[in-house]
Formats: sequence, structure tokens, C-alpha cells
Amino acid sequence: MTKTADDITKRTSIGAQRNPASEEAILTAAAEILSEGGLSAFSIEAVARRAKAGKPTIYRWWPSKAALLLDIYHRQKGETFYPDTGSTRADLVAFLETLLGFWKTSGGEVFRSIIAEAQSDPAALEALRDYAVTRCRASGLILERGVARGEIGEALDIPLVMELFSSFCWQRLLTGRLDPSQDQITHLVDAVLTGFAAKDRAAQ
Amino acid sequence: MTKTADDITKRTSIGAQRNPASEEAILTAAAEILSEGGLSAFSIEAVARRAKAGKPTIYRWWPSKAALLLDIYHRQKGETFYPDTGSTRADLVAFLETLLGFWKTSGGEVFRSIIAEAQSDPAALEALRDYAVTRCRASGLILERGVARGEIGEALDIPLVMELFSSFCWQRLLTGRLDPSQDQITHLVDAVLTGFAAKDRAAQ
Amino acid sequence: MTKTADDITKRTSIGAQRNPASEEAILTAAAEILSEGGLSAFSIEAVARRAKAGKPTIYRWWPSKAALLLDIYHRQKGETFYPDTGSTRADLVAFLETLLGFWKTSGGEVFRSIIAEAQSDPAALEALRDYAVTRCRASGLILERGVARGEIGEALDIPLVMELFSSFCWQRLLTGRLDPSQDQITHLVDAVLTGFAAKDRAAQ
Amino acid sequence: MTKTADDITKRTSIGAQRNPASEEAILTAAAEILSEGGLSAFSIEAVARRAKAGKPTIYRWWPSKAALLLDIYHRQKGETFYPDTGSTRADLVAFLETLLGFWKTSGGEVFRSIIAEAQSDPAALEALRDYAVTRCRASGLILERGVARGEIGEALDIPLVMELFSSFCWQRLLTGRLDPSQDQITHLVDAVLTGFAAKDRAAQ
DNA sequence: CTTTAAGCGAGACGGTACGTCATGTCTTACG
DNA sequence: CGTAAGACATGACGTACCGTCTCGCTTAAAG
Repeated sequence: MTKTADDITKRTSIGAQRNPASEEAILTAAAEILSEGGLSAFSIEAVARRAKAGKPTIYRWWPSKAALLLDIYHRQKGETFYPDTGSTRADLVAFLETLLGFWKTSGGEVFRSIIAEAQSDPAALEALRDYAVTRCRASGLILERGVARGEIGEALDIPLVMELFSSFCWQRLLTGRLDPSQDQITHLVDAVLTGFAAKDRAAQ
Repeated sequence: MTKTADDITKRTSIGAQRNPASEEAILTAAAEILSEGGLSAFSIEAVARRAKAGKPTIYRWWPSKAALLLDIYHRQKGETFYPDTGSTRADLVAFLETLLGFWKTSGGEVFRSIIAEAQSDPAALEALRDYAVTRCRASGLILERGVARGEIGEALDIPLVMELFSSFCWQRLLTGRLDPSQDQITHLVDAVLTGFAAKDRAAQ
Repeated sequence: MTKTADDITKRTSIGAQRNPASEEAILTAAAEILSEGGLSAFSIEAVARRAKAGKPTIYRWWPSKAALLLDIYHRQKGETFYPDTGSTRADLVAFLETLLGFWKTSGGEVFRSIIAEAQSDPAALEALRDYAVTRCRASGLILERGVARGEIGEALDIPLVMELFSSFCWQRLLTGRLDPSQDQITHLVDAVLTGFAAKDRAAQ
Repeated sequence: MTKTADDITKRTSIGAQRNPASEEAILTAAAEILSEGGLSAFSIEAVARRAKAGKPTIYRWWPSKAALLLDIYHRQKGETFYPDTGSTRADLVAFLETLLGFWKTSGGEVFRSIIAEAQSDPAALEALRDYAVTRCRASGLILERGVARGEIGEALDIPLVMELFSSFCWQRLLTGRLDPSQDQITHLVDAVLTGFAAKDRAAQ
């Protein structure tokens, strides 16, 4: 994303249809404001000012602050791939590292803003809930592959366990601790994967 | 807490010292507003109005909205006990159920407001981080007892694992899904405790 | 001015331009407050409340309380005419009576508020000074006609003398004594016009 | 006025009576604030802060801001003398120059604050009115001497004419134009003293 | 080939909340 | 009882955003 919100010449209506240049400018401006000043600097006014857009234009297409935030997030995230190394352990470690890494570099500010916004906006809450559930199901792919390989028992509630892992990332994001060591991540994955109940008991 | 913010007659200064009646009235009013209208209804103005207190009185003692929220939370939470049933599994299940239950009935609205607030207030973020770390360490008691009993290996990073469990609760709180079934909780505890890697592999 | 600030139904924006209905409502409300409660009741908040206008709308168009007061005064005063009876003496008497009369019935409260405000607001002070100087020059017309008629010598510093007469009115306004008798006014005009130095000396 | 409000060591109650040191400190502090920041900087809070006095101490002895201002003014003004040069004209010129000069150097800020305050405080208005009337009567001494000398006819309403002169000074004070030239003052005095009606008419 | 209808920027509108300041009253602790 | 100190309820200050509105325009599609 090399171009910024400033490189407009003069946008105006292109007829009775949504102007992609305005949409572009608004989303870019919004993302910039968020990354520069955080959620507290993020207001519809500020976005409109920066994007040189009218406020009604924003309200026309995004009913709330949260909707705008969600749009920014999806545009930044792009496609999500779940690496397939052949090992559930490695896949899980990669999953956690990728997510935390993405949030650390760019998307974190946006996503934590979405979560914050959802706490006072019921519609945003619902969107967030749907998103979270969907993501847990999608990322379950990692464990499903493990089941197929016979690494994991079939009785496991896969989305529930994936929720556990993603929750850990959420909590780290929300408390500003996105930098767990490589060791911590592998330790965590190992602990959950093999269970931390003493092995002699498991052998009983 | 049977009495509400309304049962004051006429508060005034009691000299050059903090008036406990005002503090009481403010915290009560704040808690009521939060539980009735959620975070979006929660403003210093509204608290002052309801508590029949002056805004400066609030700002004098609570530097920010977040500080007020934290105070409310601590007052509602009271002492935290970690049940000791003699079984790590049962202790963990009880821990999760207690936390989710507390959030479902009263404290949840407050705590999710704190998290939201922390996403735009650096000081609140720090307070939240400290609180989260402290709580994970404290709740580690459950696993420490397990280690002492020989149920759990000594190599385990206890706070990290407790973080996992509490994160799950956070995520449920933040997505408005505080009602996992009893089964889900036990399933989750079992999965993590015994590991979900297929047992024949563990036996290898 | 028969209609009051209350007879609005529902004002709103009429586009990116000043809404005359709002301006009207604000000025009317401000004038009413001033005449009912005096300067101490006059606050931007109170005006906004009564005019059912937003505070920012007031601040957008009137940078200060003083600016608002000046606007009210000009609107109340309307055009100023200096009667031409053919006699300087009669013109001066009429001038004083008209000014004192106007202040007694409606404009006095406004003008003394402007003077008060100017004592703590440099911009208002400047506006007041300009106004005072301009008015003294304009009312000099009365004496200029006298000069043209040969009633008054040409060497007289006309604005300075008019300042003297208007000052008298100011002082009466500011000390709440707007009711000098007809006799006092004529006595004053005569004293200044013919000089109060004993006539035998003038004849020397 | 060499000592300032700061040279206190530690004032406290001297028993059940007014503490002169506090009174002194309060008046000094008030005068300093007024001369440094003008009326807009003048508040009971600020005075208390600077004088290191309790607010109730101020309220106990001065019922209003205006009372405090009046006290400051009287203390600054000291005794008033009306020079007696043997010539009414010279006496009047000296009177105007002395008054304007005093206001220019020190007392002006205080007096214009009193006038401003009186526009929103009925009690202050009354005090100001009484003061103005008294002063006009007292300064009438100048003209009374002229009458005694035969310079001025006996029919003149002396206080009314003195009001005219003092009004001129008030107006200059209130519009921030305390620097009329020597010429203007003498011109004014001459104009009023000898009358500005053309002499040929007076001779008719 | 016009009309029409929607989108656009701009920005004013009535509001609400912000965080700060001053008001005048009150109580305490001390002398 | 007078004092310094300072907390209290109240309410105005001036600012920032909110979400809605109308303006004057531009342009693609419908008649």
C-alpha cells in the first residue's frame, strides 16, 4: 500500500452509483488514522477530513464506526492460509506465530479496535461473534488434518480447542503483549497437545 | 447491595477530606448505569448526574473513566477463592465455571468495558495488563497444588497455561457467549489436561 | 418584536450555510434573557438552552459573549436619527432625551452589559472604543448644523464636546440613574452652550 | 507599595478576632492580580491562592467580589485634594488631569472593574451610585470657590456640571482612552466654561 | 437526447460529553 | 471563635464528535 489518502485531485459524483475512488480514499484514510493515533484518534469526522470526503458519504456506506473498522480489517488481512507441514504441532505453532505476527505488524490495532467497539455496539458484537465462530471453524482445518493423519482422536471438539488457541492471541492483543517468545508458543502447543497431566498417571 | 444511588438526602463536604458517602454514591451510580445501559451509556456526566455529585468530585478521585471502571470491578468482585477439591480437573472446571458465572451475573459488563476502554487509553491498558498477569499467577495455585500432588509434571509453565484458560473466558465474554455448556467446559479441561494427541502415540 | 424565542417548531440545517432562523432565535433568546435576568443571567449555555440551539452553533457565529451582545444592541437600536429642529439647543436636548429614553426602555441593559464585558475582554474593548468614537463623530452632526447656522464658532472640537454629552448618558446608565428630569437636561445643555462663566466676565 | 503578597511566614488565627495580617495579605494579593491580569484574572479563588488564605476567610469579610474591589480602590486612592489655584479654569484642568493620571498609573484597572462588576451586582451598583454622587458633590468645591470669587453665576447646578466632567473621565477609562492631550482638556474646559455658542449671539 | 435521480463535497444544525474552572458553602484541625 | 485548608454540589466555559440535514454540483441511466 504505497499510495496514501492524499493523492486525490478532485473527487466528485460519478453518477448514481458508488464512487470507488471515494471508497478507496475513505478506507485508506481510516487505516492511516488508526495506525497513527489509535482508536482514540479514530472518528468519522477525522476520517472524512482526511479523506476529503463528506460525512454523509461515509454514513451512506458504513452504518457505524464498527462497520468501517471491519472493512479495514478485511482489506488488510487478505486471504488466510493454514500452512500444512504434515505435523499438527508445527501447524499449530505456525498458526499462532502467523496470527500474532500479523497483529504485531499491521492488523492488531484494527482488530483490537473492533473488539473495543463491539463492547458498546450490539451490531458490531454480533458481527464479531460471527467472525470469531467462523474463524475457529475454519482454522479447525489444522486439527482435522491431524485427525485424518491419526495424530488426534476423533472425539475432539475441534472448534472448541481452536477457540482456546485464538483466545490466547486475543488476550495477548488486548493486553498489549504480542511478543511471546518462540519457546512459550511451542511450550503451549506441546502442553495442550500432549496434555500436562503427569505421564505416569496417563500410563496407568 | 440493596440500596441504590438514590437514597441520599443531602451530601456535602465533610471538611478537607474525602467524603465516603460521595465515593459510595458515585461507585453505586456508576455500577447501576453500566449494568442498565452498558458502556455506551456510561459517561462521567451521567454518573455525576445520577450520583448527584459534581463532575470535579469525580475527576478529583478518578483520573479517567477506566480508573472508575476498575474501582467498580474490584468492589464487585470481592475476594477470589480458588476451590480445592483435591482434583486438578475438578478445580479447573470450577474455576472456569465460577469466572464465567460471575461475569454472566454481574461483573461481566464491567470487565468488558474495562477491556474496551483499555484499547484507547494507555494507562488503562497498563492497569489491565498488570491485572491479567497477576491473576494468571494467582490462579496458578490450582496447578501448583496439582504439581504438589504429583498430578502434573514440574516442567510446566503454569502461568502460561492458566493464561490459556482465562483467555478462553475473556474471548467468550467479549463475544457475548458466556454460556458454554457444562460439557464443553469439562471437554476443554480434559482435552488440555490429558492432551488431545492420540493416546497410542503417547504410549509409543 | 412580538414573537418570542419559543415559537419555533423544529429548526435544522438548511445546508452548508447559515440558518437565519437559528440566528433569529438565538438573538431573540439572548435579548430576552438579558432583559429578564440581566448580565448575571446571561450565559452562552442559557442562550443555547432557550433558543433550543446547540452551543457550537452560537460559538460558530459569535466568537465571544461580547460579540453576541453587540449584535443584540445593533439589532435593537435600528437606525439613529438626529432630529433637526433648527435650534442647536433643542437638538441637543432631544438627543439626550432620546438616548436616555432608549436606554431606559430597552437598550440600556444591553449596552451596560457590553461596557461591563469590555472591561475584561480586549476585543470587546476595541469594538466599544470604535463604536464610541464613531457615534461621537456621527452625533457631531447636530453641532455641525449649528456651525452652519452661525450659532456655534468654527473653532470648536465638535466630537470632543459630543463625547461630553454622551459620557453623561453613559455614566447615568452605569450608575442606574437614567431618569434625570427634563429640567436637568435643559439646564445642562444651557450651561454648556452658553457657558457658565459669569456673563459680566464674558462681556469683558 | 514595596512589599508584596508573598512576604508572609505563616499566618494563622489570632483568636476570635479579625487578623489584620490576613486582611493585608488578601488586599495586596487582590490588587496585584488585578494589575497583572485585569478583571478576567480576578477571582476569589485566585486571591485566596495568592494570599495563602482560605476562601471562607475572604467571604467572611467581603460579601462579594465588588466589596473587595471597593476596598482595594479606597486603599489605593488615599485622600483626595482639590487644588486651589485661584482660577476655576486651572482648577478644573488640574482636576481632570489628576483623575485621568491616577487612573492611568494605578487605580484605573480597579475602578473600571468596579464599574463592570456593578453591572451585574445590584449591591455594587448601589455602592457605585452613592460613591459617584458623593464625589460629584465633593468635587463641586472647585466650582463653589468660583461662585465665591464671582467667576460663576449662582444659579448653576454645580453637582450636575461636575458630573459632566467626571463622566468624561469615566467614558475615557471605560474605552481605554485615558490619554487625551493637554490641549483637549483645556479646550474642553474652555468650551464648557465660556460656552461654545457664538459670542455675537451671546452679546445680542 | 433530454430529464431524472442518485452520489458527491461541503458544512451547518441540535445535541451530548468532554475536562477545567470558579462559585459559595461546609467541615475539620489547629491556635 | 478565627484561621488555613480543601472537599463539596453546582453550573458555565469552550471544544470535539455525533448523526442528520440541505445545498449546489456532476454524471450515468431511464424515458
